[in-house]
Formats: sequence, C-alpha cells, structure tokens
Amino acid sequence: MVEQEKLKRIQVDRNSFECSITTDVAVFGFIENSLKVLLIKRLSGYFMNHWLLPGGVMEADETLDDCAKKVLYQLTGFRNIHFEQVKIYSELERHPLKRVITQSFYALVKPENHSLVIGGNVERISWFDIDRLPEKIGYDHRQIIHDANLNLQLNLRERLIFGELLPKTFTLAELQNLYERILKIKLDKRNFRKKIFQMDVLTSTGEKKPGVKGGPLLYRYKNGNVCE
Amino acid sequence: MVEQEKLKRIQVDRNSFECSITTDVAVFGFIENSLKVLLIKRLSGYFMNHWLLPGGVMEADETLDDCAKKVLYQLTGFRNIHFEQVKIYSELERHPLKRVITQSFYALVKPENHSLVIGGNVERISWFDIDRLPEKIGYDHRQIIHDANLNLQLNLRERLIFGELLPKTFTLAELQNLYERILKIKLDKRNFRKKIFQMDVLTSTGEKKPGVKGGPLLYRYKNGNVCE
DNA sequence: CCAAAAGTGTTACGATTACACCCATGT
DNA sequence: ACATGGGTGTAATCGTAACACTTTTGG
Repeated sequence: MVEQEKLKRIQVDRNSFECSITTDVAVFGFIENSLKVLLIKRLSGYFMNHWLLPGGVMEADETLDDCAKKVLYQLTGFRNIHFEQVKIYSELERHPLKRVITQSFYALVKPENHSLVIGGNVERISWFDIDRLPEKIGYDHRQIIHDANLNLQLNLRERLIFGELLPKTFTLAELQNLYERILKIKLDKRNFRKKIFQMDVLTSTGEKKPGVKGGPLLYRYKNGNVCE
Repeated sequence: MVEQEKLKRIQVDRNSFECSITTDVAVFGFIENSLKVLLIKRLSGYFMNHWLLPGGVMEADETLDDCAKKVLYQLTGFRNIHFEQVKIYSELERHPLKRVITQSFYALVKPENHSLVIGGNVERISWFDIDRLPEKIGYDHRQIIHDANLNLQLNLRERLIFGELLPKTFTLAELQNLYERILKIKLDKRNFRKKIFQMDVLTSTGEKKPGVKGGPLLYRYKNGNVCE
C-alpha cells in the first residue's frame, strides 16, 4: 500500500508539470488562381520578425475546437467556417521558453469576404501563395502549413470540401481550376464535369456568368448550411 | 504599448493555466479469431472499479509519441510495436477532478508473445472482444476505443497493417479471416488471394502448416523491420 | 467575324466482382 | 474412404481515362 501511495503521488506530481496547449490555424483561401495561406507578424513575443500562423492558447473553459474557432473568429471575424483538426505537435524544443504543444487546424474561407482585421499584438497580416512562403517562418509553422496543406488535398480528393473556397456561385471551369491548382494535377474537362455532376453536389443557378467568353453557367454548392 | 503589455500579460496568465496531458493506448490483438482490445483495472484513482485503456501522463521530457511508447512498454514489455496517433480528446468534463486532455493511439501486438505484466497500480488486465466490451468503462474510453477501431479498419483497408497482428508465419486463410473479422465483411477467396499477391507483401516460406487439412502454405510478412 | 472558352458522348482500358471444380491432408 | 479445407482461372461488370468537335460569347 505504501508502494501504491508512492506511485499515486508521482502521478499527481506529473499531473502538475507545466505545459501550455495552443491551437494554430492554417487559414486557406483561393485567391487569384492560387491557394493562399494567411500568416501574421506579431508586435511582441518570440519570433517577432517572423511570419506565423494565427494561433492562441487554449483556456480552461474551452475545448481545442472551441479554441480554434475563437482564434479564427478573433482574426477574421468569420463564423461557421469549415475547419478541421490536422495534427498535434509535441516536440520538446518547439518553443524556446517553455513546453508548448499545439494542435493544428486548417480552415477554409471564401475570398469574397476578406475583411482582414488586424487584431491585438498583430503587426501585419497577409496572404501567401502556398508555393511561395516567406523565408522567415517562426517555430515549426512551416511544417504545420505543409501538413495542413496535405490534409486539405486529401479532403478535397475524398470529401469534396470546396464550398468554402469559392464564391457563392461559380462556373465549372473555376471549380476545375481550383482542383488543378490545389492538387497540382491536370484534369480532363469532360471527365471532371461528369464526375462532379454524378456526385450531385451542385445546383445550377440558370444564369450565365457575364464578361466571360462562351457564356458559362453559374452553379451553387448544394450543401445547404454554408457560411456567408 | 501599455495595451500591448496588458495583452502580453494576459497571454502569460493563460499559458500557466493547469491542464494535464495524457496518452491512452488502445492495444489490439487478434486472438481466437476475434479482434481484442487490452483493458486494465486500476488499484486506485477514479474509475477504480471500471475498465480503462492503459494510459499515462506525459512528462516534461517526452513527446506524446514517447509517452505512448513508454506506456505501452510499461504495460506489455514490448518494443518496436506498430502504433499510431488517432485523435485528441479535449472535452471539458473528461476528468472529474481537473482538466485533462488526452491523445489516443492504437497499437498492434502479436498474439504469440503475450506475456502480460501487471504493472504498478494495476489490479487486473485482460483482453476483451471488441464487440463484447465490458459494461463499465471509465472516462470516455469507450468512445476512444470505438474511434481507434475505426482508425484501425481504415488503415487495414488502405495500408495493409497486419504484419503485427499475426504470428510470424501464417496461412492465407488465416490472413483472410483476419480481414473478415476486423472489417466485418465477407471476402471471395480467389479475389482476396489475387489482390494480396499482386500487392507483393508476402513471401512464401515453402513450408506447409501441419495439422490442417489441405496442407496450406505458410507465408511471412515481407516488410523487413517487424517487431519480434 | 474572329478568337477564346463552354459544352457535349463514345470508346478503350484496367480494376473489381462473381462463380465451380480439383487437390492435398487429417481422421 | 471420406470429409474438410486449400488451391486455382475466366467471364461480366463497373469505374476511370482518353479523346475532338460544335456552340456561345466578347472583343
């Protein structure tokens, strides 16, 4: 019983070792025919002159998902955005001062409502082409961005998450272009249309997109509850 | 600048809110033609009279993967076992006393070397059929087991992780049976063999399994670095 | 009217499925 | 000897991939 008491105390001591838990969100947008990710520069703290993913510390009264939502809301002002857990990073030397483990998420936002608000402790905020990231990226955020991008590609392939990346209405060519740019593949126009139609995720608006040769039809993403 | 100082202090305060981080490992074995999961009963602590996944608290000098490895080693004595991250659980009311978030893993062990060691603070340790779990399972471990099982199924389907679940040599019928039991599907014998062979993951030992009618050939999992 | 992009169907191929008999071994 | 399980090939089907011309619109 003494042995067990000892074990228990060790357990309790371990429980109270200090470790912060944060979430980092890779916010993706599809702008000017490229997949972009949103990075910020902080006014203070470590990696001041580096670009970082928007992230924040989890508080006692929120889950990791709550925390990610909060961070996203504080930074972009958007709600009901599609976002997903990606991975947890728990390497010892992630943060220079203390032990910090982070759960990464990715989020998709529509390019049409980009009212980027510079929040507290933020010096700059900017979209970066996923293939042209800045040199100086803080912590292991380059790795996190890379992993989030892989995850996005996987989800796009398997689960058709694109409703949040395009404007409310879009042409099939625009959608195909998004697939080609994000997945870095070339698709056959006819096969692509066939596939998308038989997946039954689009509804035609009946209208044609003005200003484009050929007069392409505009479509809408079927899945009702999409953010505004 | 005063505003920023304030922000920074809030951030630091948030950093130091107390939250334990644990790992829980769903150890799977394939025994008597069923997928089993390893559960323990603790001698002390919450959920004493409940079954629990083996799990432990992450220490300051280890990553989550290290921690899972450690827990696994302490419980089974095995090393070089195949295991993978599954999911993180961060709901507020997971633990009755304090905030605890846990990263779950699943691990696969060979049935042939089951020297189950009862570690400290463990009253009982036992394999349970995945479809006949005990009534009383502590915390959210029933959910964690369920999610880990889904993950295992996915990996079995897509990445052929079975080398760790079967003895060193096995017949194709045994392998097919494993697939059928874990995935809960019925497979065609000829198509299954065709598929496995064209995947080129097995090598024949040239020997036949004694004691079985028909005299089936024994195979070995090709992937070199498999645990002992 | 011309250039540019939209829209449309069919064929070929590869992968998956369904299916039945003979052979080897243990009892 | 016989009952049990091991081992083998082929035809049908489905999904995927390749491919070229006509129509619509903007400039």
